[in-house]
Amino acid sequence: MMFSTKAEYGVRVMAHLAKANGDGPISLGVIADVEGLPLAYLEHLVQRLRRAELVESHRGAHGGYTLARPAGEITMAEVVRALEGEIAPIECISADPDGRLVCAREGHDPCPTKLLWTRVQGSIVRTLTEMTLADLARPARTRKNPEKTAA
Amino acid sequence: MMFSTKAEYGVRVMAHLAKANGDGPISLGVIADVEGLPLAYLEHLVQRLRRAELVESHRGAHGGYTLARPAGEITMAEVVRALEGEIAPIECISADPDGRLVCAREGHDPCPTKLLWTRVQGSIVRTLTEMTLADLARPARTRKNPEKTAA
DNA sequence: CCTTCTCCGACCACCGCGGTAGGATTTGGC
DNA sequence: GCCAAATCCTACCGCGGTGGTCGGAGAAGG
Repeated sequence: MMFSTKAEYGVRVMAHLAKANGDGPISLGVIADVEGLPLAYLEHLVQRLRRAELVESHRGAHGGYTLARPAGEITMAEVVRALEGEIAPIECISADPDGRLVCAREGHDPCPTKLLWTRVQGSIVRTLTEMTLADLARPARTRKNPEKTAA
Repeated sequence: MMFSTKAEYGVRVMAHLAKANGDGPISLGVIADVEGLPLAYLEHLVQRLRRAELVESHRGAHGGYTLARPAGEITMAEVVRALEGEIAPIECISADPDGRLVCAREGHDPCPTKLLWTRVQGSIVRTLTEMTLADLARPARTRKNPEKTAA
């Protein structure tokens, strides 16, 4: 397992919010109920999403959470990063501010395994960035509609 | 971090063996020494590689390990799988014997997040399968000796 | 027969994960 | 103004995996 339930649950919460976008704030209670997830635990996860400014909270009665931006403008890479931290396949591969990938074990000679892990990292980030919340929120609409599918 | 040091160290060991292919068996002791990794820990990892029939062991004095197959025929997906177990981004996504991806939480309605995780899994497995050990073993040896390696 | 090396199982400290608990605070509705 | 509903915050906890270590039992070479 590469991602913990933080990512799993958090993505579900985001998908839930995306589906109900425009219906006003949704409380974590109903999400926990519908999705069958522990409320107290979700509270922790959603804090990460809030600090990353992916959701907005509305306190008090009839409060809850809404997406901070349109679903189509929130990439899954942002969501996963907010929940799990920096996306890196292994410890020694990290990205500097410019996005260049560096290998902590490198130095004497070029790390032969760096190529592998940077490619893996790249492919994960790419697929995560190519998808937005809107892609998850499309209802189970029968795709017998032969219209364009974004490509 | 998505992969543990099992994958990191194990891949290094495999890369080391691939580079020295044909020089006879290499003991874990020298690998641990050269790579700066704990020998006793490597012993555990290499057992996984042996059980997966990726390396062959030669016991006794002057023994050690060799690749079980040519480096070009060992995909990194096999190596990582042997070390870390089945490659799945999250718990609820697993592959049945036919390679179809299934979501454990599915049932009532189609899991909206399944699409995400299956794509992530696919991209990881794809990049891991496209690379072989030979790709790690043949990096430019242009270290201090730029004129060597004529061919 | 002694050294070298693989093999195997037991053991261990630490830490993140998944989850719980309890309360403080803010807000809407009456 | 009060209560209920909700977020918010901090602390705690059991468990299992990670990342080792140790000690020894085999196997092969010189």
